[in-house]
Amino acid sequence: MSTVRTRFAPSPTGMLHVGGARTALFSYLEARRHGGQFILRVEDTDRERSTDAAVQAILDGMAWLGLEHDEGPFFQTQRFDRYRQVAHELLAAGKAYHCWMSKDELEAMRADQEARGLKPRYNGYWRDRKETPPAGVTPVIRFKNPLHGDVVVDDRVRGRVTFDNAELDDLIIWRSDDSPTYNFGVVVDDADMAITDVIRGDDHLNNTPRQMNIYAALGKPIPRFAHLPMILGPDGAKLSKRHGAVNVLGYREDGFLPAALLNYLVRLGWSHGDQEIFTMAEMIELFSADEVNHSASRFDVEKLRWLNQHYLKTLEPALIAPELRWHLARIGLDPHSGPAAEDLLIALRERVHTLAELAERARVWFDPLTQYDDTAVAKHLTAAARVPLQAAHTALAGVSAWSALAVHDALNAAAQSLGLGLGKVAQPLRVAITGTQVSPSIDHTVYLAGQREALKRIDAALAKLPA
RNA sequence: GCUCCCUUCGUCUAGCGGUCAGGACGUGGCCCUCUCAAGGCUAAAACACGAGUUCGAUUCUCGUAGGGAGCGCCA
Repeated sequence: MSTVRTRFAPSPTGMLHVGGARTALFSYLEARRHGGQFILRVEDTDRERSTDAAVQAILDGMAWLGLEHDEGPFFQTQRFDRYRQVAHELLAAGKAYHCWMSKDELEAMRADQEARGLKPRYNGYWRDRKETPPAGVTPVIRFKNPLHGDVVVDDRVRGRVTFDNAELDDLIIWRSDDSPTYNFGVVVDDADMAITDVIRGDDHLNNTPRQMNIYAALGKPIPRFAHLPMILGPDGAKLSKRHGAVNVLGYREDGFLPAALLNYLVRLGWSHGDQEIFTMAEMIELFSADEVNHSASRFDVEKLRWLNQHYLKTLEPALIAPELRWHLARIGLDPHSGPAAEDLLIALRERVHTLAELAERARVWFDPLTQYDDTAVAKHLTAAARVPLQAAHTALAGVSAWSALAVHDALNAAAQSLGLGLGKVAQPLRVAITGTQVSPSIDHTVYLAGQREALKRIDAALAKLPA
């Protein structure tokens, strides 16, 4: 069997959204699983709506996710000569024809058809007509779709879907502005690039019979198709900005890890028994387009958040640290002036779901402590806190090699010698260090402050105590 | 309107004629505990509806209802 070749072919009219990302992921996995190639192609034939910024956004999104392509990116705008050549071959072979019907005429015809409850479509007026073309109209080129018979799509996810050629019309393959249309461009590209598996959103299922007819006219082998169900918003409506981030890079800004987003996406419409957690290696080994579900699924941020925390907790801190620094810098903290990103990760990863939250919670160890929570102070910075705080100060001042473990030992010893539970020492100390009642375990909370700053904050707290 | 597609807990899903309909997220409870979490245990929670096939349907067939997509000189 020839090698598997898949492609991801977004049109650069916006950002890389989660639906596109999943399509890309599935295509990527299918190629990797078979040791084949994954190709990136930018479908920018719509010169009106395509932008360079969108191209860059898609490239950046793919790079962030780590979905590396083996070939490309190819740009359709750079292949116009090829499309033109193929269109003219079709013309010469009598498999396509010029159509001089104006846009206005077309529109009037469609309006009339709709008024009569019919499916709006081209009536084939110029298909076999030999009359003199009207002056002042630049013709388009239409494909001669077969008039009769069925087209059967053997879809890898949908199964066997049959279309009646009588339902199809002669689609335009070449515009009057001298550019190719989508349905024509994809076929030429997929054929030229020897794509074996077309994996795309199911909004393309209805285009498939037309495309198959073009393959046939071209004498090219027809690839296998897999049409993926779409991803909806939490409310079941089409995913939009209203639902939060739709742009993949927006998830980065919200503090998600690529591993989490990828893992979440792979489980949308696909599963492997009861398994929820998949490494990239496992996805590649286990994924198959043949096992994809038929129905649309909703995007559930809560589950994504759970997965993200899972990866925060299990991935090597050193691996995540660079991404955390990116977030720290993003909220105005200098990643190199405060605690190490790795230490912050260890102390906070069980308490947050995203790196954005983590960075925000890390703020207390970067900025000077000026804000104290009133309730926390009232409850814990009482006269009774004097002795424990002083003991903590003494114990911490005596630590020679500053580490979370050393802090832990020092504090426990101090509490024990006072005959107090650790809570009696930890809570006042927690308020002293953070100004609040909530923080990571007391040893990490103190450790992250650094020895000098910790002692300084205890002194400040001691000064606030009632006499 | 026409064509095509879809339908299991709130959500993601397992199931492939006989199951107490399983797991996960979320939610409630309990345990653990220096706060908050994390973790462990536990509870509630689903086969859209109606026929048919069958000894037996969540599972197969057909309808109904409800959702979605397409019908562009957009992709």
